[in-house]
Amino acid sequence: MPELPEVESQRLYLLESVLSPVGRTVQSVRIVRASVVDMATPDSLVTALNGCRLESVKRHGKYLFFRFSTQHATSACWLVAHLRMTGRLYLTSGQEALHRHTRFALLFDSGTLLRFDDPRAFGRVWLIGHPDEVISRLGPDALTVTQEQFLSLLASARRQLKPLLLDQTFIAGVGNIYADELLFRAGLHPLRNSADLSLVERERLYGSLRQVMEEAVTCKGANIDGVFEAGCYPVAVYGRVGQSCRVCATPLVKLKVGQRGTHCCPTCQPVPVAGN
DNA sequence: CACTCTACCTGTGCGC
DNA sequence: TGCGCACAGGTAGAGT
Repeated sequence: MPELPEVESQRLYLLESVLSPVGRTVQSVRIVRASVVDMATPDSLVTALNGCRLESVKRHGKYLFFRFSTQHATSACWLVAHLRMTGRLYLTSGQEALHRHTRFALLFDSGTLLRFDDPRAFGRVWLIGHPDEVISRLGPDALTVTQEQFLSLLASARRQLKPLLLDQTFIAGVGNIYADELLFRAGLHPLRNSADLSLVERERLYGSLRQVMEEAVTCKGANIDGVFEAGCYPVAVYGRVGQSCRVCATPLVKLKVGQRGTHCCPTCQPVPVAGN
């Protein structure tokens, strides 16, 4: 499931591929499944993008923002994409057929086809006037948040750490895999309450967040069996229930926190006790 | 405000 | 072999 590192990896792929559509003009728009276009009138997306030039691709948290210039060149419109759990972007030659799970595609004048594939069809695309319309509802990006920002946000929260990290209005980009990974790195139990952390623990949480995000981006994402095979980030706890902790060899456990599968080491991440 | 639950989807992997 | 079913997870929205 794409989280910040995987989404960033997709963004760099779009920019750096020899088939990169940046600077190219949209020749045609294919909406294969109307429900992936999160707009009242999906066809209006076709009308809006046809003939527009792709200027850049930005990211905030797990959201991708494609800046398109209009024919008039006086204004721009932005295509937002969220990959949710199983969405993925591919660049191919326009000659190639669509994939079974292609939900949406843009054909550029260079012959490049940008495909939005998504087996589960949870992913969405839609048009906005400016990225701030989306970003204003999100917390700071997990890759670039400063310690000052993070500690300030943490000071006004009073919640279990796992759901807090997954809350995109708190911090943008952390999903279920990296939440478990960074809590393990920080040596903090997912059920600990943010309000009960010492200053040292708060700083350790921030350091772990930044470390895990940067390492995972460098690795182009995680390497989870059959889930996201593209990257090489070696997970320490996610999906390793029953296997031994790489630090202390204790068997890792899996629990449910806020309806979400949560993996941790019972030794490295002590269970919170009353008054702690 | 913190939390819980549900809906949205479909591929996977299990038990029988 | 094949069926049924629980499960996985990001987000929005409703309910406690």
